[in-house]
Amino acid sequence: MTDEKPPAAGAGDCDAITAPLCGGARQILDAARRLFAEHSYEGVSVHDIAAAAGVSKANVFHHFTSKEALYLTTLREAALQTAAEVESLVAGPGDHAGKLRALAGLILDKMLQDPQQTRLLLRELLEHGTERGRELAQQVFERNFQAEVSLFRQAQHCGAFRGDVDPVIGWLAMIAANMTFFLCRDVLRHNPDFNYADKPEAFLSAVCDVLLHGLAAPASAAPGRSREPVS
Amino acid sequence: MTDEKPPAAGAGDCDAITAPLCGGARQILDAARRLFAEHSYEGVSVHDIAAAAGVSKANVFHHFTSKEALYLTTLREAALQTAAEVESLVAGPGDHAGKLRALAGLILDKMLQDPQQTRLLLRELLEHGTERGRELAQQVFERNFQAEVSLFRQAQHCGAFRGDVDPVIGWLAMIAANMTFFLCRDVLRHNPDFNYADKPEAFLSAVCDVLLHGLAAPASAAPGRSREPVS
DNA sequence: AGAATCGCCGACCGGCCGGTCAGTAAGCCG
DNA sequence: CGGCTTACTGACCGGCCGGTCGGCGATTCT
Repeated sequence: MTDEKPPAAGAGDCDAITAPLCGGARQILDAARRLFAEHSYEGVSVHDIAAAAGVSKANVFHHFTSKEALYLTTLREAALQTAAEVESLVAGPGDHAGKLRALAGLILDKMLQDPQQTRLLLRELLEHGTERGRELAQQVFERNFQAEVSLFRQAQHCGAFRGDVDPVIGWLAMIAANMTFFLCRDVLRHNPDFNYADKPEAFLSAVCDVLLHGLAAPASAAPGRSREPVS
Repeated sequence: MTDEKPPAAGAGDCDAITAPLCGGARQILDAARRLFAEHSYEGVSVHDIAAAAGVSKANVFHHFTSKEALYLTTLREAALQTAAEVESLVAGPGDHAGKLRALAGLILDKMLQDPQQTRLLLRELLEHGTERGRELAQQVFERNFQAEVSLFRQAQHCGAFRGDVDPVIGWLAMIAANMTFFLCRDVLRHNPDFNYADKPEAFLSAVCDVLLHGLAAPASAAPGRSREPVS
């Protein structure tokens, strides 16, 4: 079912992303994206969006058929991404341990580069109260999954990764650490033991080390007092 | 600032959890908890809660000073948990690898055992749009953190875990996998490659194996075609 | 020059929101 | 028995919600 306005002759219809948007519609979308990302669909009113965009509420409805149509447009824009960079990385040269580090870095960079986009899509995935936007976010998630997990499969196939571990588990552990860093960063910032809130690279380096080599001490390590971790 | 009703002589005041709640208040709280967990604070009206509890809206306000007070009461109840089980596990006997598996299992069991409680608290941590309830959830998070990370520190101290890895990283990788399983389970259920949606034990077993031993193939493994993973 | 179109908006709509008021019935106490 | 307290509710409140209507000025087209 479509909520989009049937396009009038010459009039911009902004629900579907087709023609370049006129200035007003762009402002509205940018404001909507910012507010929906921060406060969720229910936490934002059209009045809020209009005020943030510097236009009237009626103008919002001039460009978009409904609040929900506006929201779905912000999600469609957020979902306009490809897995091309991941695919290039996977297909490129390099050892698999290095590729894993690069992949984890790429994913977290993208998340931190556009937190609004990340938040919009993650919220749709994690909040299962409604179906709204869920399909869009799920398409992105699945597209990324295929590209990302192929690295784990390739590494296993080449013998670089263990053959007795499901590549999907490796993928999930990697993506879980990234998501948790992104989502919990502000909470963890208050934790004096968590020194990585402003050091995503250090965080990923440490996580990838654990994912590759595990926590268990090598069997050859002498029992007894361990060395203190490097800080 | 407190929104709670000053307690009238003999009258139940349900905002603060003190005296046992009368039947009506209990029904309201149970309905509130279910609806807030599923739809968030903004996505639920007092009308919805009253209807689900089988009482009038005015009765909700008879027992609770405001919608927000009701919400905070559901969060306080959700936050009434201790880290005693984790502390017992950490202090008990057993090798650390086994303890890690047991800890991860305990955490995921508790999440799956009361998904509403989990969702209420996680939402407060992950959605940073408001401060409401954030402090309550953060207290729970930090209390659990201290208990959980102590296992990683203990394992490292005993030489069972590597000395060159920050125990907080190990902890985060473990908790991240648990959170992601809990939050993304329904999304991942649609993924034919993810065989664990209904097998949390198998999932955790595989994740703990990776956390302990890593993904990298042992150096002694013959290069070339890897064995297929056991399905 | 006049008509048509476009981008925009103030005023307004009905409905829902959180919350209050004034009241009822039942139970308890002196 | 009368007064008080408690648990509860229908009706109602002002404000905000999503959304519409009728109109304006500028621009474009014939």
